[in-house]
Amino acid sequence: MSDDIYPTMIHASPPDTEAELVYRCQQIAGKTVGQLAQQCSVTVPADLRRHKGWLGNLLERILGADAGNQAEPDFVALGIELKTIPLNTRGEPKESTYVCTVNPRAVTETHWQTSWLRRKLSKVLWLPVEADKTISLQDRYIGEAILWQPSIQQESVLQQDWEDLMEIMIAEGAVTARLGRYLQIRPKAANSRVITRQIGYDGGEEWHHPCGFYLRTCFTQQILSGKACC
DNA sequence: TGATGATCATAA
DNA sequence: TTATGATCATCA
Repeated sequence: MSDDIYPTMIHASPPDTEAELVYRCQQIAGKTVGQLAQQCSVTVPADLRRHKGWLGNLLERILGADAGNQAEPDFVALGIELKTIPLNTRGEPKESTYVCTVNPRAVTETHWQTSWLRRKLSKVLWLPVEADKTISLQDRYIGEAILWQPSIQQESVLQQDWEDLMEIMIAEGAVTARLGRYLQIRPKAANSRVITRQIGYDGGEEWHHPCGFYLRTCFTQQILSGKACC
């Protein structure tokens, strides 16, 4: 129960406007993780192996996002989702980015326009962070934040991917991470043994591994660079 | 090396 | 238990 790793108190001033949010990001851009941690009186963990969500949670608090795990955007009032994005040595996204959990119950009834995924991605504040293993965590620099909304083109591709994936989910009950142009579905659970069972209305049973939507690196890369690449 | 599949921590 | 936050580890 040590609280020297995780900040104990909620941030004082949640942003009221996008401008204020962006301003806050500018304040932390160029700083190191160590500096930010000190600012919050927390200790930087030696590595992220056992603290994968630490940095994300820390930044949420610093920027005034509502902490916790509500199924709402980070900045509820603004409808903005905050995401850190790990950068490799070349300044490119290092890994695919988790978006949200796949809700198997909504597969058959939800449309793209009302999908949770689309809501999550309707407005995202991307916060690039150095994530090279050779850099110690506390020395990693925070990049310049990007307040992003999908372009018409981007959204249409996402919609296409989403619909394809949903179709396969329905048809086969499972998908592979290989599917999808920008979007992919991958396992998302404590471990591979975690399965949830649902009993349908007709009494039939369904098992499945919890999965989540991820954005491929080539997609996040084009967001960061501001142009299409692939 | 990069991408896929697996895994870790916390809060409600 | 399931949502959130992501990164790790392995295989091709």
